[in-house]
Order: sequence, then structure tokens, then C-alpha cells
Amino acid sequence: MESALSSHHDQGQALLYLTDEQLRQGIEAMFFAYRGFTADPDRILEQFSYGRAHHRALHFINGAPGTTVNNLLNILGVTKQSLNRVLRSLIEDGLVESHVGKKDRRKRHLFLTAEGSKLEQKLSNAQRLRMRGAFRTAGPEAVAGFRTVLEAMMDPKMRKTYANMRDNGS
Amino acid sequence: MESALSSHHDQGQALLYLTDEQLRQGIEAMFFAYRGFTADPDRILEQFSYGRAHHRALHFINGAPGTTVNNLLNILGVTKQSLNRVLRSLIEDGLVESHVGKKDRRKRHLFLTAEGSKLEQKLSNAQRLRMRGAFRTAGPEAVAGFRTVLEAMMDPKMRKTYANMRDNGS
DNA sequence: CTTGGAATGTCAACAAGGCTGACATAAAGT
DNA sequence: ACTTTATGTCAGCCTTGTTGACATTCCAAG
Repeated sequence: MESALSSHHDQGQALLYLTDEQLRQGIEAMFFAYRGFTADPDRILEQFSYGRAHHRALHFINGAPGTTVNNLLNILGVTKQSLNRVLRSLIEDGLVESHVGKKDRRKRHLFLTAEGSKLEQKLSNAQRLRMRGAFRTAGPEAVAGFRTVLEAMMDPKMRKTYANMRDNGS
Repeated sequence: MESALSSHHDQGQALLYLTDEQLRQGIEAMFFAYRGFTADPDRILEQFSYGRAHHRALHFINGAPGTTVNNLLNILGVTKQSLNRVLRSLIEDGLVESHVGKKDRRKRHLFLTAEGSKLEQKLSNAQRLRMRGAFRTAGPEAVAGFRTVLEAMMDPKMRKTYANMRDNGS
């Protein structure tokens, strides 16, 4: 990719980062990085006989206590039946509490118990540790670029969801 | 948590991008972006009754024709039994060819057939289209940052594998 | 007020793709 | 030649995705 230096066209210069080869590298980087991203929590989850699905549920219930099953469904992008199985085991194990809605009794509002919060912290800490390392190594400008590209890669609907979480959560 | 914000030290300012809140946003961005990243090829794969595992095999066989099962295993980070199931179906369907090694008859060297190459292209095009859009929207500097952070997030072993593919492939 | 439809959540059964264990074959070392 | 190591295949299990059938609750139209 040193051809950028030898290009005769200004446009070629400017758009070199969009070549198929660059995109292929981006695709593979995404694949390998995501594996790293999930590796640490996965190791912890294994000890509890849980999977990534449990982690995701804990994460988003922690971020929005009292959220409903339906709301969680939209965020996670799985079927309610699939989420239900995960929630059931978390409730049975006393990590999550489900309260029937007072206004609308069809809805179940979800909360982490003290124990659930403890596991969420443990998973979160492990995942943040790696991300902090990566962020520190890469530096603030790289992190800004990272966030910009990831946001542009989301489905538009999820981009909005993400923007809301970001703005409320900070 | 947000103590960086209220810190009285210069260091707090400089490291603002490393707060737990920033890291949480990075984690969620990674989650939502990865979903977008896989969404387009997933839709195509569905029509062929294949899954992400088939896509990954096709992708890396395409990138390194003649690679062995064992080599693919190391790249994909799954068990050989798991990969074998996927390869078997791809071979049965005539997308991949497996040739017994001439030097070492234990090894199987893997190649895409014309048909396999066609599907790989189709998947690859769909995935690149989204990534190109994201890259173009974000701009070259953001893309550089994106790559830097992702690389720092990989497991060290995979970082080396990735670096080799990157340097050979260009 | 009742009734029919929409929204929400649960239960059952199936499929994809991880996993481990057992095994066959080929190569390599003693 | 015999054991050990490397490589790949087959069988069976588990998680977590899926669809289908269903119960409960709410709400709006009659």
C-alpha cells in the first residue's frame, strides 16, 4: 500500500483507504478484535456455566434497571423466546429479578440483584481492562476514530438506540 | 467512576478517554457495530442455508488457497471437529475442494471451486459495501484510528497472525 | 360491558455451530 | 518395528439462535 506515495492522481491519494485490500484488512481486523473483545468475559462466564447471551442481558439490565423484556429484545436483536430462556436461568439463579408492571401488568420490569450486580461488575471489569489497554495504547485520537467508524458501521436503527444510551448514560 | 471528571490533576484531563463511561460506550459500540458488520453477509448466507462459520471458512480459504485444515483452525480459533462439519458441507456442495498433501499425506489442502469463489465474492462484496460506506463517512484519519484500536484489542497471538496476513496480502 | 384484536411474555421443539471424546491414518523418532 | 505425535473424521452433547402454539393483559369498538 505504499502506492499512495507514488500515485499520480489526487483522488487516488485521497481514496486509497477505500481500496478492496484496505477493506479486507478492516474486515479481518474486526473479526480478530471481536474475538479478543469477548475472550475475557467468556472465560469468567464459563466458570458459572453461562454464555455470552447471559452477559449481554446482565450488561443491558445493569445499564437500564427496570427495563422490560420487550425493550431488551429490541436492543439485543434476538427473539423473545431466545431471551426468555436466558432470563429464566438468571432469575432462577437469583441474579435477576422480574417485577410485574404496576401500570401494565403484561410487562415485566427487570433488575439485577446484589449477586447479579456482582457478576456484572466482574465481567465488566474484565472487558474494560482489555479495552482500557487498547485505548491507552492507541491514544485518544485513534479512539475517536474507532468510535466514529463503529458508529458508521451500525444499522441506522441501532445507531439511534446507541446514541440514546450514550447521551443518557453519560 | 467519573472521578476523572472531577480530578484536580492534569493527568485526569489527558486520560478522559479512559473513563469507565467512555469504555462502556466503546464496549457497546463494538457490540452494535459487529452486528451491522455481519448483517449483510448473514442475509445472503440464509438463502444458501449456510451460517457465519461457512462464511469465515470461505473467506480465509480464499485468502490463502491451499491452506490446510490445521492452519485454518489456528486462524478461526475453533476446534477441528467444529470446522470439519462446516468444511464437509462446503465440500459436499462443491464449493470447496480438499486435496491430500503430496509431501504429507495427512494434510488436506483446501481450495475454492469456481462456485465457491462466486459465493465468496458475493459475501465479500456485501460486507465491503458496508465497510466502504463506514470508512468513507468516517474519513481516512478515523479509519487509521479504528485499525489501531482494533489491533490493540486482539490477543497478541492473533495480532501476529493478522500482521502476517496484512503484510503478505498487500 | 363485552368482545375482539394487539401487545407481552412463556413453553415446546428444532437447527446451527460451538464443545469433548474416541478413533483412524500417516509421519517421525527411538 | 514400535511408540509417539500430527492430522483429520465420526458421534454425541450443550448453548443459543429460530418458529409455532399459547396464556395473559390491555384497549378500543360496538
